[in-house]
Amino acid sequence: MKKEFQKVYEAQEIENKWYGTWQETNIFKSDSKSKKEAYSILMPPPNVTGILHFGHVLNITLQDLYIRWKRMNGFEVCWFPGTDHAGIATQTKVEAELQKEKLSKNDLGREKFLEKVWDWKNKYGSTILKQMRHLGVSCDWDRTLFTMDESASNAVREVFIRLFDEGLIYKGKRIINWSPLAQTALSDEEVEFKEVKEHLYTLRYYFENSEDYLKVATVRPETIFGDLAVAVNPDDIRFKHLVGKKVIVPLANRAIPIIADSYADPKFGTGCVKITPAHDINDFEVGKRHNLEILNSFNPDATLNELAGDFKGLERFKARKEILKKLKEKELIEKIEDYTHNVGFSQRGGEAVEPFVSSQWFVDMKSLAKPALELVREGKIKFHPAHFTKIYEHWMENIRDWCISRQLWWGHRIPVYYAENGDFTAANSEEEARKKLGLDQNAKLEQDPDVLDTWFSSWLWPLTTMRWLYDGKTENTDDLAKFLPTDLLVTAPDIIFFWVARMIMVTHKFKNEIPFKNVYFTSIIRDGKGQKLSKSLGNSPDPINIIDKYGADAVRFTIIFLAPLGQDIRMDVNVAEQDIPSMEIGRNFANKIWNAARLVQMKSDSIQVAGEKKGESIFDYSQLSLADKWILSRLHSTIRSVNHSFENFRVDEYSKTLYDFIWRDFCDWWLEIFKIQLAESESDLYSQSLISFALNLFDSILKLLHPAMPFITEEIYHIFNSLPDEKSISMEKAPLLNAEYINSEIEQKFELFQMLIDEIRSVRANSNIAANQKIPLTISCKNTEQSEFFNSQSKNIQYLAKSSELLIGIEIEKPANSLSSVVRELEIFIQQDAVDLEKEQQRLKKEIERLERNISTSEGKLSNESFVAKAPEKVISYEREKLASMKESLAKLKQMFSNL
RNA sequence: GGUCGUUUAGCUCAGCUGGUCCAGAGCGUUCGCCUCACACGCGAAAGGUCGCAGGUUCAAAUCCCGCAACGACCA
Repeated sequence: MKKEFQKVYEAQEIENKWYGTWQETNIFKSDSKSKKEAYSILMPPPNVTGILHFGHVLNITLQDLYIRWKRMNGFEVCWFPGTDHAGIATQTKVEAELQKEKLSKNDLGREKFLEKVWDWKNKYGSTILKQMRHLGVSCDWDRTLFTMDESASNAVREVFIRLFDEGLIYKGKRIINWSPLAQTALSDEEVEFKEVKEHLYTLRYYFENSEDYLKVATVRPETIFGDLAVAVNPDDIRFKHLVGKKVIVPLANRAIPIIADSYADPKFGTGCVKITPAHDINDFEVGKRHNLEILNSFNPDATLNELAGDFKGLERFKARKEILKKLKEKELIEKIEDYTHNVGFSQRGGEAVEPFVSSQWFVDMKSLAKPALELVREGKIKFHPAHFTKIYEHWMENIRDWCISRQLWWGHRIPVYYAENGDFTAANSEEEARKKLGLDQNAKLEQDPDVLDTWFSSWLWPLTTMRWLYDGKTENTDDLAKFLPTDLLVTAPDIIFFWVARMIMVTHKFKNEIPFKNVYFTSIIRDGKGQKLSKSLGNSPDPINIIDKYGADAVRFTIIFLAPLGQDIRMDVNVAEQDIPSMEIGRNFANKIWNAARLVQMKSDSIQVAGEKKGESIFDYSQLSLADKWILSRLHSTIRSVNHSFENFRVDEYSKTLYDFIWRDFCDWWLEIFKIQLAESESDLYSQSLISFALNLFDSILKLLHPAMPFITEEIYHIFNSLPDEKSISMEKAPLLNAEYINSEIEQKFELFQMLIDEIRSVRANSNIAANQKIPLTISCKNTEQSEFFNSQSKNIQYLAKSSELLIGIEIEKPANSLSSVVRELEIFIQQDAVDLEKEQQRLKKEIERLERNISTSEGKLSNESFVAKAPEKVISYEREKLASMKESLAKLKQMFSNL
């Protein structure tokens, strides 16, 4: 059955059909044994609890763009998809489900609870991957990896053991970032600092047995029960003499020493700062320097503990209120000031993080960071935009150890076993642990209850996706040999430390290889007010609704059209209507292409030559019209530009180049002339060849555009070529650049032709000549060459300028009753029954003034001796020609003006 | 506080190694068109002292210095 073009392109139906077909035919699978050169991309694994947001849309589109482009350029491409297990998020989600049945995870116990989590994962875990299919992603789904899969888990465990054995993983009692909500430790990277308006309270710390007191400023009065000292600056003469004396902690009634430490800033607050080693990172450091103990006055859920006396059990912020009430009662508050400072919040839970002293596992990062830093510095791995290199360097140079233990159940359990005597080691099994610890077969062991940070499995992504250590020991696989290093990583800049840096470290450490050659940091998508689109702000429509409304092609195209490298994207969004109006850019463009294809198809259907095969042009280059040569020149310039844009990660440039070429050059000009050439054709053979030429052009257009708009290009490609479903444009070769077709002389000639048409149209519109009214037209040229050229274009001029009679010659007198104009020394006369004199005067005058202005600037330049002496010859001669041409045009215009 | 980025038409942004740029596009606005591919369209037009101030240069939106505003990251 022959496929047909509808008047308006309906994306949804076509997109659903094609994605289904692509999956059935499994055309995106990749072969690690292929002889073709490899091109690979690791998909940043979305959170298994995640749903698609616009960050993903951009990210996934960019990757698919490169994957499809490289596939069409003859590479064996492999795009590795997957998801991560998102320890905190997933556990929280399942706990919330349990809560509905009034159950807690402790009611179930560890094993039963984990079964529930797996159930949840199996049911909902692939939601986001399914959503991505709406976008048309061409990854190899057969390779989908989940960070908790057995193969990945084996690698995670083995890496832990190796790092442990090497001493790069250690256990330490430290002050860490604690999430009271999830009740687990967090890494430094999981804490986001935000400015918060609070108060600075100056409290009275009385000296022992005295009426005198020290004024101590704090923003967290609820931590006083953990106070162990008051610090003053050793150089602060106000307090020097007090060092060593003791003061009483308000409400706690404990005596603590005054110590001298440069951490106390004399200019801040009162110059005296209370030291609470268990509840503040800086205080912890001060405490270490002064051999203070650690006095923890909080419970893990951030309520106060028994040290707080009457305040025991109160939540920290509630406790602050109550404590302040009591302090006020007892007149222990000196003053309260407004105070703005930065507070750390849990990236996941959003609650304020509590500094907490506990035993945790850490990775010693310094030795891992050093070579990883070099790889980027030396340019072995390139960041786009390049300025991320500095951010990376800064972090790497100031790297801190990575807290990898989490007090959760969902995740990779830490493979450390403790013997009854307190010895411990990391091992693959209890048996192995006993061996390593020198214990006998029956010795009792206990495994560490904690799990690893999710990123501890994500950092192995370049390796686990390629099945490294899938069984815990296999070092080399076909995938690693073929696809590592990968070519491109596309990721949001906010995970540069979490993920990008760590992948570089671990891949170098264990494979002595880079994980990827290029890293593309994507834009952040913001709403009209400049706020980041986010679920919590409620300012983001569901991308699926937007895709349904505009089509995936339109969304893909629009988003890369609007996404400059290294800058954020701003879009007006309407959440209530679930709309992003700027998506019309892509939708309208798709419709334009659709209709252009429809035109070509209609023309093709109307001319059937027996025995002629469509798609085969019988044209010689020499037989082509000016317009045909011009569009070929433009096409190949476009191919060159597209290649260049891809190489330089300028996807916005790629989309703009194609948009302009297709819409402006191809549709506005060439297709219009194509219609004229067909209408004026005297032989079916010529018409047939011309249609073949058009189909060939279209073929290139479709292939160039396919990476951005896979669905519509596939559909049109199939209609034009009457292909069976199992064929795909994505398996075809991208158009090759043939620079011989790029001809600046042809382009300049055509531009002059365009200027003439534009000028006539402008005069017509200005003089209120009805759009459909055909007018007698005279074009007066300055020489035979020009006149011959325009005569060769006379049919095109007649059609495009809507002219009835057309006279082209040299130095022709102005016909009576005509409008006149000059463009590039060409005189144009449009005959009219009634000429509005005043309007005509105004129009000519405006043009004369414009030219006079430009002539005087040009003359100014040329009369400047230094300009003539120092500027390059090319610039000077261009300026001279321009001036001469403008002067001639001006003379003609003046003549016209006086002839009115 | 430090580092980096941004500032061009009402809005969103191009403008790459300084000159072919009297500064461009899309949206919006105004005018005219349902012209037999497309009104998700066609044709035309209005709209900008390129953030401010200095400098380099024959020549600056473009290079350099300073300032301001906004934003990001780090502390």
